[in-house]
Amino acid sequence: MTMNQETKGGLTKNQSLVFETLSSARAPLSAYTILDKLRDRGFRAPLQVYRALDKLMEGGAVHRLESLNAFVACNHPDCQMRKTIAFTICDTCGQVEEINDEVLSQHLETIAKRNEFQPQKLTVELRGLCMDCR
Amino acid sequence: MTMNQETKGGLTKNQSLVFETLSSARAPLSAYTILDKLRDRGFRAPLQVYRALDKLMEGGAVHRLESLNAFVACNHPDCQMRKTIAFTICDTCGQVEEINDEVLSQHLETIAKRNEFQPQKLTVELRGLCMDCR
DNA sequence: TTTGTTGTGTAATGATATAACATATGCAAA
DNA sequence: TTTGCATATGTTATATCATTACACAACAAA
Repeated sequence: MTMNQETKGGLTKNQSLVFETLSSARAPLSAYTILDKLRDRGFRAPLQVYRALDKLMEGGAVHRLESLNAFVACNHPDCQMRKTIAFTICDTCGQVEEINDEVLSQHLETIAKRNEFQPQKLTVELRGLCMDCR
Repeated sequence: MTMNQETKGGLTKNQSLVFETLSSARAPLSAYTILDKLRDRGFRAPLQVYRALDKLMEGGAVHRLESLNAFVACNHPDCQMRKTIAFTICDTCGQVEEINDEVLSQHLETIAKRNEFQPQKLTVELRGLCMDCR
């Protein structure tokens, strides 16, 4: 077993750093905010962040929030839970909750069929106020 | 009845130009694409476009597609139809369809309640292939 | 050891959006 | 009428988000 560029989590050094940064944040972070937080650790360019984010999103460890142009760590412990289809996003405190709702999922599928549309990616984001902030 | 800065549609000159540009496009346009198309008509800066878009979106005449960072004209004739809550977006041809689905709407409301979340804005976008392109 | 794949480093550029400030226009209150 | 307000506009500069292009390094498979 060689020590290669991957850590035990299956992540490379840069990927781990980006993931840890997102995991310890209490709100979504932009790629440039992540970059700034990782300058001490040797990050110098946006691309280092975007590349790590791409891989993390591929594996489902990180989600992109389209309406914020920002990123969050998946909040499911082992990230085997890939069913997140929706997010609630508090505009005051930034808190993000992942929604896994089979009925919603089915209904979106139904809507697609009805429109003869073949969906490849879903974006469902509810922006507003969380329990604590309203 | 004085001739003021508003046209009969209740839109100002810039707003009308931006709306007409979007209406005659067969796919969503970015703000900068709109700007380029309107240079002949005197537009010189992004802000002219963004300001018009803001007003048009306020009135429901234009929708923003978060997953594209682009804009479409509302496809409901008189724009009294404000119930659009979802979009299908073809990644090949750019065609956008607006979805008005009461069941979906209700269900999103239910999900919000269940999470004690007070939604202020919804983003539901299905990216994929339209009937003609698949 | 050669070759292919993946990850990384760096600089430059492209694409999207807003801040700040100045001027103009229509309208209403005094 | 004139003053004042709200809204629209014009312009420059800047902030923010994301990718292209190219070079090199680490590892794995042949």
